[in-house]
This record gives sequence, structure tokens and C-alpha cells, in this order.
Amino acid sequence: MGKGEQTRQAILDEAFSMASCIGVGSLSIGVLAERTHMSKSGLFAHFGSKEELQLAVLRESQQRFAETVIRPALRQARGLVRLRTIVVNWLDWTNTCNLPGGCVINAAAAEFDDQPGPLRDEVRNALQALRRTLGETVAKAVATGELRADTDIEQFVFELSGIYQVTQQSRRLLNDPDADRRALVAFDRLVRDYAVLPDKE
Amino acid sequence: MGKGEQTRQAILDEAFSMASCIGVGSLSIGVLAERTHMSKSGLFAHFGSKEELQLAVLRESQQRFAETVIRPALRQARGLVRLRTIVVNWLDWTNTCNLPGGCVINAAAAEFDDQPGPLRDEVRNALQALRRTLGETVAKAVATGELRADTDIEQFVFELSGIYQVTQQSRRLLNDPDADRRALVAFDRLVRDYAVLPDKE
DNA sequence: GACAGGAACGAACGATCGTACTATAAAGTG
DNA sequence: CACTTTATAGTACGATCGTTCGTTCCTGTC
Repeated sequence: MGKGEQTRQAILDEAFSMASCIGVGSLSIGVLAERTHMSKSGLFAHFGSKEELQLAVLRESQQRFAETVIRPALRQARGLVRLRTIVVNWLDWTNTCNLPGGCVINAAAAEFDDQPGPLRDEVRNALQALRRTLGETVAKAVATGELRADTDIEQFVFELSGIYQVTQQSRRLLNDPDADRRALVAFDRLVRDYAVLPDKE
Repeated sequence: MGKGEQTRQAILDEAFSMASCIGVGSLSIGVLAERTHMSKSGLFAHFGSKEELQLAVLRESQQRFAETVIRPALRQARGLVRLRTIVVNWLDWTNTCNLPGGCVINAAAAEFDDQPGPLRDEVRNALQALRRTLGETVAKAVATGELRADTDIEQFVFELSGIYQVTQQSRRLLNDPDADRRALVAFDRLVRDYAVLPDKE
């Protein structure tokens, strides 16, 4: 990794954790330069524009998410076990990664949902990709026969996403210490409702 | 209503719909003055500081929410009917009110969840009040015997909030035309799981 | 040791930010 | 009408914004 690539990554690290706290939209090149002990212009040269920097942060976030939440779960057996692993990792990933202020993409989703442009597109793609991944995982749990064959997969993923979002809000804003427990209760209820009934004894 | 109160309200109207699109944090006094055909200083005098303006927008939002979502539902019979009315109103209230860019409070929740200060406090209080109101409504559905006596009310409200959030995201960002239908499916599943089983025939 | 290329800096740009102060116009009140 | 209060405008401030430009520094190659 060349020198340029190295500093660029260091900038992204700082920008990432900063964006977690104040949002991707409120990133400031001046402040970021201060924090990374660089000049504004020196930092700027690595990205060419503020928007490129913001996009880079969003991409960085996606990459870390894949490596932290999804990939470790692929070692689990396909089906409900793997799905549950993803959910647990997902709920915990703001702790695992350096995300003092919550999920960057999730916050950006609320921030840009009505502001057309590359940033909105990037967030949109990221969330669609995530839902697709979740959908495939659910589909495998159907294939293994753990979930019913007529499971509405998109509905399942829809509700799963809701559980994630409310958990973040409860934890971060309302300081609800039971948020994670409640999230798992909701997840279990979701699974139970779509599960194949066990044979009668 | 005096002249002052009148313009103040006009400013708030504009600020409200603006905040809906770009977020409470990105409100700008200059732009707001332009849109209301006033001078920056003239507008400024109504609030004394930007933060006060932002707080006023948040309070305005709470008030409209109460009048649009909650109050009309109080005409319904207590219990599941009223609860369902609230949910339907809730899901629709960004259309009912002038909210081109989605719920102000909900966006602010993601924006300020890690930035201590009066704004965060206000959002927090608003959401806590909402959850309390929802909780009381659910409790009445328990009292009427429609929901089971051992219903975990906080859990119920927790999941309800999740349904709302994911619906907003699906509709606004992912352009999912089925979002509202999915929300109601999720709600019905929630109610069914906590409902008192009908007597066997 | 000359040279080249990339990396970082420093200074400055025009624009916009929130805010303060002063003056003028309008509204409200007797 | 006169008088007081309130509402709005105008101007200017210091700070910060993203961005540009030209220069310097460092690193590695011939």
C-alpha cells in the first residue's frame, strides 16, 4: 500500500467515525483536516470534492458491514442458524466497528431520502443490496424446510429491517437497556410465525 | 392573533416543510428568509437563535402529529379499533400534513441521537411521549379483553415503532409501492400474536 | 546527483453561516 | 390624533464553508 493509499485510509477511518456521530451530510473538510493533522488542501486532494469524500465514507461503511456482519455468518450452516447469526451480528455491529454514533448508512437513509443525487443513490443501493442478501438468507431457511414454503420473503425482510431500526433508536436515543432483548424477542416471534409446525407427537 | 404571531406561524410553516426535506439540522436562516420573503434579521428576531427556531419546528411537529394522528382516533372506541386507527393515521400522516420529505421528528431522531443538547432532548421527549401514548392505547386493548392479559406492552410498542420506521424508509428511499400494505400485514401479525384466542366451537 | 511524480502545505478565493446593532416602518392603544 | 410598542429591514461582523492555485517537500529512479 503506497503512501497515498495509506493516508487516504487514515482519513476515511476518521471520517467514518465522525460521520457516525454527526452524519455524512455534516462532514466538514476543515474539521476533518484538523482531526487528521493535515491541511485542508492536502486532505482535499485525496478526494477531489466533498461529495466524493462522502461517497467514499458510504462505500467504506458497506465494506465494513459485509466483513463484520455478513461474512462471519457464512461459516454457519445455512438456514435459521445463519440467519440468526446475521441478526445478532447486525444488532451488535455498531459496537464491533468504530461506530460511536450509530450506523452511518441508516442515518444517511433518513438524511438523504428526499435529496436526489449520488449520495441518495449510493444509500439506496446499499440498502437494496442488504435486503437482497437478507432475502437470500431467508430463502435458504425456506429451502432447508425450517420456514414454511409459502413464506413471503420480502415481508420477512421488511419486518426484520424494522426491528433493526427501532432497536437503534431505542438504544441510542431512548437509552433503553432492554432494546437488544426486545429485538431478539421480536425476531423469535417473526421466525415462529413463519416456521414449519413441528409434527404432532 | 397579532401580527407577530402570524408571521411567526408563517415562518414555522415554511421551516416545517423545509426541515422535512433537508432535516432540522440543515435549516438555514438565510434560505428560510428568502423563502418567506423576509430579511434575515427580521426573521431572526422572532426566535432569537437558530436553536430556538429548530426547537420551535420540533414542537410544531409534535403538535401537528397530535392533532392529525392521535386526536381523530380518540373518537373511535377504545381497544383494537382505536389502535388500528392510530396506526393507519400514523402511516399516512406524512401525506396528510405538509411533509414532502418525511417525518421531521423521525429524521431528527437519527440525526441527533449522538449530539447532546436541547435538540436531542426535545426529540427524545417527543418519542417517549409517543411511546407512552401508544402504550396506553395498547393497554386499553388489553383491558377490553381483546389482547391477552400478559401482553408485554412495551414490547408491543417497540415492534410497532419498528414497523413505522421501516415503512418510511421503504416508501421514501426504496420507492417500495407495497410498503403500506406490508406495514399493515406486520401490524396484523403483531395483533394476532397477542390476541386472545377465540373460544373453540 | 539530477530528475520526476506524487503528496502535503499555505494562502487566498467567494459564498454562506449565525448573530449583533441600529434605524425605520407598521401596528396597537389611549 | 399622538404615543408606545412591536415588527421588519439594513448593514456589518467574524467564522467557517468547499475549492483553487502555486509552492514545497519527500520518495524513488535513472
